[in-house]
Amino acid sequence: MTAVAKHATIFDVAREAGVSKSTVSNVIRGVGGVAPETRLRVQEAIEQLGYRPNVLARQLVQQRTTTLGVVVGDLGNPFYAEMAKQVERAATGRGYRAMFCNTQGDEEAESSGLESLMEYRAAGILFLSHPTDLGRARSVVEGRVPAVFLTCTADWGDVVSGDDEAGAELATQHLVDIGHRRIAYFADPIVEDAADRDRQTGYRRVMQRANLEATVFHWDRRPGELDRDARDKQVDGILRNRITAVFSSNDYGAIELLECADRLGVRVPEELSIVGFDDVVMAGLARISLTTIRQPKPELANVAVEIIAARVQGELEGPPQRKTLDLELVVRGSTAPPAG
Amino acid sequence: MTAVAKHATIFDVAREAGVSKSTVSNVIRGVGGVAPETRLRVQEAIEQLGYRPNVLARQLVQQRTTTLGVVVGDLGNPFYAEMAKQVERAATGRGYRAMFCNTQGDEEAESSGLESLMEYRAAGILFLSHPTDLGRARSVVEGRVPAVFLTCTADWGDVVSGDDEAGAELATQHLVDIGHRRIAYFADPIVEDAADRDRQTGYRRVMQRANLEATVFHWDRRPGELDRDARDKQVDGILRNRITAVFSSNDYGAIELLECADRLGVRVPEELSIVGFDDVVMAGLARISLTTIRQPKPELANVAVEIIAARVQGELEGPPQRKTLDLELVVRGSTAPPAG
DNA sequence: TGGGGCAACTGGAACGCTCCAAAATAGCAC
DNA sequence: GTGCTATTTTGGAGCGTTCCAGTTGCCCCA
Repeated sequence: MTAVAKHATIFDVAREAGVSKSTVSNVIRGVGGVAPETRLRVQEAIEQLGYRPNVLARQLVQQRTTTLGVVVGDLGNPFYAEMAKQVERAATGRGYRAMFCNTQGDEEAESSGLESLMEYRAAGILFLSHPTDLGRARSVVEGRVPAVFLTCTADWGDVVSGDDEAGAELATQHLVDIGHRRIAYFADPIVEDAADRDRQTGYRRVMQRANLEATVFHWDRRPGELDRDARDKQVDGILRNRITAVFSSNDYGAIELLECADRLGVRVPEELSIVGFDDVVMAGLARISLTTIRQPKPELANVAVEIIAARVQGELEGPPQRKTLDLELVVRGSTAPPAG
Repeated sequence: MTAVAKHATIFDVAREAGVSKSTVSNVIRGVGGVAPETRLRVQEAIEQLGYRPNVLARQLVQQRTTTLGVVVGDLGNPFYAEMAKQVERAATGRGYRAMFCNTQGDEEAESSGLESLMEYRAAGILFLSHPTDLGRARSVVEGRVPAVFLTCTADWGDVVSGDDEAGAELATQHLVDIGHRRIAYFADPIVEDAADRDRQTGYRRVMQRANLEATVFHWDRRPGELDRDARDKQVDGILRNRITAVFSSNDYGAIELLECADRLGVRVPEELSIVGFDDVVMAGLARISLTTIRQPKPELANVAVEIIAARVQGELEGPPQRKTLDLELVVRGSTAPPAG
């Protein structure tokens, strides 16, 4: 016993308006060659019946969809939530519909989600987070539909991201400029991917240029899996190292750091300066006030969707493109000159 | 010049395996009556060709989809982002695919998004935020596919939400219990909907029971449209009213309040206690430490999807259901006994 | 009066699948 | 062999569109 939704078909409209299905089709597609009064009659019939063309049937015959598959690691993470929203906006603006697939970092979920998107004949796939199993993702997608990596990287498919290296230089240089000498880099607490590497490279370059020693730390494990004490101990050890400033690979980690510092009684920014990366909404709260590198989220999403649309349309061909957008330093209250 | 994705069809598989399309269909649908070695041959052909059944074609002939339309006001808002994630999870777990539609509170976007979802023949519509134009939404959806209102209300369609009244009582009672007498209620800064009303009712009931005077405030306008000074002035005026505690209709507003207090030099919780509603991730940050009412997000999403699935399957019929889940008080650092 | 030309309209094939009724094959007892 | 049943396989209709190749009807001009 299935509840059948009653949707009028093009034939219902045709009957109601006393024309053939083809004429109705011409009206809804807005093609010419329909007499004005006929058009009107058809439109009235459509209105009357509450007719909505069946996208499935249309896309089946047209052999193309306007569905954009979006693979995202964690829709609940503020940065990805904001990006997802922007991607949805950009897609809708271009006549596409975004279909999200939240993987939660799970390989199985990622793979089955991706396959499902392919079954829906998504016109393209947009990776919003680094795929957990890049090879598997590749084998499912590559050669079938265009893929764009937004805010992450891969050796196949187009890549759109902020200029991670330059951004990291901005962040590190800021710390150097206000007088810090012992500056550490904290790697991404969640995944280690190309963005992380590039940010680290930028950090190292500035440190080298300033003739300072680079120090890179990794969280022991994923934050959720690590208890507070263990994390605090780790950070405590780091601080004993006489570090006065930390550049975190992203805001998520920076806020973790902030919380550790609070618990350890280390005052920010008096005793420890912290710079993040991404500029999530939280970073702007007065109580957090995190100095960070702003990602131009709407622009990133726009460019990514633009590229994928161009690929779908066949307007863009050839080898993977790499589009890099400029980043901006946002100075807030988590950085200050060192005490000494 | 359109880039055509090459997808194998059921006929390609049939030819490759030397059987008819029907047999292939039987294999992919897992129905019985296929000889083991035939099944194997077909599976190999599927593997070899990288065949994925076309969901559009299947759903067209089956006259039902597994697409769940989800209308959400702001995917970037942490509360909705978390809810969206949970809805996606719940839907996927039940074999549905969530299709999100971010309206940003715009009537036009909401209406066209809804119509688009109907064109995709969504099996049901889930409203994650109160529709901006409820009447229009109703005319597009009602009678065609089931609708569920999650975390919001309507006089048609099923409703799933936390027990807003009881939650508000919990929050207000907490303030009364720790000694507050002059407790104000701050209405939702964004939209005034049923949830807001119920929370206000719960607040009023506790105040009355405790023989205290109820005071309800509204933000002048949407936060984004109001400059800080105006907001601060408003809050300042309120505090001059000798209010010692505020219960905000949601965390968003509570955090706004917190920031105002910070700017005005009002210490929280010493001079002003604040309670929120929702328990967004931010509320748990040590620096925010907001006492709030926790919404059981995964459970809410599960129940909502369960109901909509039951409606779709025809297992649930009749008048709109109303499902209310229990809420829980989470005491953090933003509340304390009043100074006096 | 007979076409020619043009705009308006129409029927049919196709898209890739499901599902059913019917056909083919296999198995088995006589 | 034959007949009968059970298992396996198959062709065809149909889902709601698009799009193309016609067909129709009308006006105008020779």
